Amino acid sequence: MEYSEAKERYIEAWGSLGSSWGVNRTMAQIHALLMIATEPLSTEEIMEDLKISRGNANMNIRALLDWGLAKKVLKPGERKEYFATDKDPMVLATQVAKERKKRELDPIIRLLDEVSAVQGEGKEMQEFKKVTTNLKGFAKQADSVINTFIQSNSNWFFKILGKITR
Amino acid sequence: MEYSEAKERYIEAWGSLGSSWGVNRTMAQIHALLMIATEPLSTEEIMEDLKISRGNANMNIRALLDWGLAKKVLKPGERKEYFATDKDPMVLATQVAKERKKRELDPIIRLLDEVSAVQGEGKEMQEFKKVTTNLKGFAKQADSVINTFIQSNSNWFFKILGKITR
DNA sequence: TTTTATTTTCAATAATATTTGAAAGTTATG
DNA sequence: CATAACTTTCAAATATTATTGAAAATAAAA
Repeated sequence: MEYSEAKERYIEAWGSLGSSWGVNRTMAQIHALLMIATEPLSTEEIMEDLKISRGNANMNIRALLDWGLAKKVLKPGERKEYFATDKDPMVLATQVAKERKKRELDPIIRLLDEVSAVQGEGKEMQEFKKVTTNLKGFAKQADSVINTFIQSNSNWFFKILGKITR
Repeated sequence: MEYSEAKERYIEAWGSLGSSWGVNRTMAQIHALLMIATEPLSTEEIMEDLKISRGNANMNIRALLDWGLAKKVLKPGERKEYFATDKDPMVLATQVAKERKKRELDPIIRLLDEVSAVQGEGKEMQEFKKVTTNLKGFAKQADSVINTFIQSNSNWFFKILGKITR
């Protein structure tokens, strides 16, 4: 396979993977590009490589910064901003876990807390209470697992998992 | 909080959670409804409760069956089909893990296998090879963890995690 | 076989999400 | 301060995805 083809396929795949991970397509593609870049990239370079507009590039770079998946790099004597990402997959995983927990798990736990406290009689309501309480318990278990994963050195965490799953 | 309000909020939240988990909104809402139902529901009941069209209901019920998140229940002497879901959150998690692995992780591992095999010299290509190879290794680790989770009794798996994260 | 209940399909429509590009905003430099 | 380099914003245009509803398909019952 040609390098150019491999690169294209990799970027495209990363993009569609992103969409099923709560990250928009272009955002994931920019991330993919930063992963394989040998040095920090400017907005221009990203625009050119992915053939996207300036506005689009800017928006999605901001989103990556916001997710903690890219960082600004200033080259001495240059005014332009450059961007880079951490290349360690474990750092990526930790960061995504952290953000998604904040955006998804935390809110759903809060909601389940509220709705499972609903008062009243009736078969339907009893069932509702039971199910939402179960879900809440499960969500909290997941939360504590994720917290450990985020806080601790994730490699350590994975090593233990590795032993279990061997 | 009123039961009706709690129910609405729960269904709405489950729906938007679904969209960030690779499951479409309506599909997740139908699942939410089945979770709290005291007995299997018919297409009509689902349509009415969620105020959606027959076509929409049908399509998304099929998708739930396809994901293994709902099953058909036939009532003796009745022609109509009813649907139910497993109410154990752990079963839900296992099933989602299984399907998402199949739809996302497996394909990306195959792709990384291909593209990381690209041949040639040059700094850029070396970096590309290095990064994609790392990602592949990470993806395979994740794969084996998920496999254990799917195959084993997930409660057992979670209990061990619980001990680690205590 | 014909009727009737039920499910499925799918083209048209509606709703959402993304992208563009040019104008406005910002900030370093002479 | 004025200019130039660069970044951000956002309304309009496009693209993508979800939904409707009526017609077609299926299959049990008469």
